[in-house]
Amino acid sequence: METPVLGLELRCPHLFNTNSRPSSSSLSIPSVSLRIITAATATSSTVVESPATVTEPSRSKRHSKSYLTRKSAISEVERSSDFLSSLQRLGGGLKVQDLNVILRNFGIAGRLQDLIQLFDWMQQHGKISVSTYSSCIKFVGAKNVSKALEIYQSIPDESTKINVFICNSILSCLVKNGKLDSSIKLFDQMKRDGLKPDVVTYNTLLAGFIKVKNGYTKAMELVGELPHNGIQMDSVMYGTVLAICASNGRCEEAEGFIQQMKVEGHSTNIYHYSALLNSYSWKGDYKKADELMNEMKSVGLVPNKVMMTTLLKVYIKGGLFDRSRELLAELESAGYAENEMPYCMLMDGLSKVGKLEEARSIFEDMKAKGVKSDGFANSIMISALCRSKHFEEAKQLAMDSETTYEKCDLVMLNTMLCAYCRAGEMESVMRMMKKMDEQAVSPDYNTFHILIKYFIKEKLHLLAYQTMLDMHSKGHRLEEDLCSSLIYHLGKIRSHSEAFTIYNILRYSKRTICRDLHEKILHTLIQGKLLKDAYVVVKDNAKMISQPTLKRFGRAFMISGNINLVNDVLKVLHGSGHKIDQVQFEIAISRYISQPDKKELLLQLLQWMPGQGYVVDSSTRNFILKNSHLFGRLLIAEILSKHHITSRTTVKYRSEPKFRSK
DNA sequence: TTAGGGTTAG
Repeated sequence: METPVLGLELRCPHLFNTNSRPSSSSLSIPSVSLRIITAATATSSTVVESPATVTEPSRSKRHSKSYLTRKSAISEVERSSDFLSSLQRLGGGLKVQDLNVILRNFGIAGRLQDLIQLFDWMQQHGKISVSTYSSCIKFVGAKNVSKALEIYQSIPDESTKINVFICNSILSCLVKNGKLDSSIKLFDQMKRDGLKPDVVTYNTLLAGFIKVKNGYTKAMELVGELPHNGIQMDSVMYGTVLAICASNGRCEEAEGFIQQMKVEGHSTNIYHYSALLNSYSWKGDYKKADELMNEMKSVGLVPNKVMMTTLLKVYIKGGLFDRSRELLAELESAGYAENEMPYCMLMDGLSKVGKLEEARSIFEDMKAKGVKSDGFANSIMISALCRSKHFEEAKQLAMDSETTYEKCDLVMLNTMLCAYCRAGEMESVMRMMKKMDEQAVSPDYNTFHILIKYFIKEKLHLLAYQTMLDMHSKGHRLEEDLCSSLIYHLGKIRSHSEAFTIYNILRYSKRTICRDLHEKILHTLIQGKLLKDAYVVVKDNAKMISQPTLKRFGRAFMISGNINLVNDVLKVLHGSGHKIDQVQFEIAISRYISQPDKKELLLQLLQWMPGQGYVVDSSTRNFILKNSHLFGRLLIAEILSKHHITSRTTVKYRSEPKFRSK
C-alpha cells in the first residue's frame, strides 16, 4: 500500500490498518484439540497455547522471568549455527507458540530445510498446534506444493484436517501454484468431511479465478454458495470479485458489485477502484475511466502507481496515444516508472495498431533513461518486429536478449523462438529448444505451434508430425488450420497413415471440423490404398463429401478394397444418396466371379440391386450367365429376371462409358 | 493467533 494521506487515514482508518479485520472475519480462537498433541505426556500441560504470545507481551506489565527466558531461548535457537542441537537443549522449556514463532521466522527468512526439521521435531515431541500446521503449509507450499499436501495428508486427527485455518492454508497454496482445479476438488472433499468454510475460504478460492480465462461464470457459482453457508461478502471479497469481473471484461457486472457493496455499507478502497478501472480497459473506455478517477479523488483517495498504470492501460486500449505519452511522463515524474511495465504496455499497444516506429522510439527512450528491465521490453519489441515482418532485426534483438538476460520465462523463450523460426535460423531454434530443456521449462501451446509451423515451412514434415503428436499427448488442443496443412503435406510425401492419425486426433477431439478436411483425408487415403480407413471416413461423413470424391472412393474400393466389405460399401454409398454407377457394379461383380467362394456375396448384391433401382447392364449380365454354373444356374436366372422386369418398369439408369478394371 | 484482494508480454 502506498503511503496514506493523513486526512483519509482519519476518515477511513480500516483502510490503512493492516491488522484490523472486518467483523465477519474476527474469528474465535479455535480450541486446540488435545488429540493433536500426539505425545501428550508429562509436558502436555505446557503445550496448550495461551492467548498471550511471546511476540506481543503485555506492555503494561514487566516481563516475567519465564517470558524473558523463553524469549532468549527463541533467539538462541534461531541464531544457532546448529539449531537442532540448541533445540534439543532448550526446546523443553519452550511452549508451542514459542516454537511457532521460530517456525514462522524460519519461513520468513526462507530457511525451508530448517523449518521442516523444526516441524518434525515438534511432531516428535508432541508440541504442535493448528497454527503449526497452518504456517508450515503456508511456507512449505510456497516452494513445494506436493510437500505441503503431504504434510496436510499426514495430519492424524480427522477434526484437525477440517480445521478452517489449516484448510484455508492448503487451499491457498494450491491456488497460488495455479492448481485451481485440485483446490476445488480438495475443497469439495473437505466439505464432505465436515469443513465449515468461512469468508476466507471462499475468497481464497475466488482469487484463483482472477487469472483464469472465462473464470467469471465458475466464480459466480461459488459466490452463489455463500448464502447457503451463512456467509456475507466482505470488503476483501468484493475486491476479489471485482478483479474477476475486470479480468473477464465484465464492466457492467463490476459496476453492479460496487453499487451492491455501497448499499451494504462497505466503503470502497483503492483496490475496488483499481479493479473497476481495469474492467474499463477491455474496451478502452477512457470516458468512464476519467469519471472514475474523478470520483475516486473526490472521496479523498489518491491514485497510486497501480492505479495510474491501469489508467495508462485504458488510454492505450482506447487508442489515446498522445494522452498515453503524457500520462507516462506523469508516471515518470511521480517515480512510478522506475521499471519497464508502463513502457512495455505502451510499446505493445503502439505496435499492435501498426505504429512500429513509435513503439521503437519508446523502447529506445526507455533504454536511454536506464529503466530497469527484466527482458520484457526486449520481448515485446521482438514480437513487434516479427509482427511487422522485420525478421532479421527481430533475430538480432533476440540474440542480444539471450546474452543480456540470464533468466527468461516461457513467453520470452517463445518470442525468441518465434523470431528465430521466422528468420530461418535453424541453429538458434535448436539452441532455444535445448535451453528450454535445460531450464526445465515445459513447452506450452504456443511453443508447439511455433515449432510445427516452422518444421512445415522447412519441409521437415515428419518432424512436424512427431511434434504434433507430442503436443497432443501433452493435452493441448490441435488447431485445425495447422492440422489441415500438415495433413496435406503428409499426403504429398506419401505418409498417408500419419496424415490419417492427425485427422483422427482432430476428428475425435469432440468438435465439428471443416467439411473440406474429410474430403482431403479421403483423397490421401485412397492414394495410399488405405481403403478400410477411407471406408470409415465415408461411413461417418458421407453427407459432407462431394459426389465426384465418393465416386472415386467407390471405384477404388471396388478395385482393391477388402472383398468382404464390397457390399457394405455399396450400401453405404447408396444410403448417403450417392448414385452408384454401372462401372462400380461391373467391377464388383467381376471380382466376385473371379472368387467363386464369395458366391453368397454376389447373390446378395444381385438381390439387393433391383429394390434400389439398380440393374446390371447387358454385358455384365452376359458375363454372369457365362459363369452361372459356379453359382447355380436356376438361382441366377431367377434373380436376373427380376433385373429384367425392373429395367422395363423403372427409368433405366444411364450407363456410364465403359470402364474395365485391370 | 494461524488464512484472503488490484496492474504488464504471448
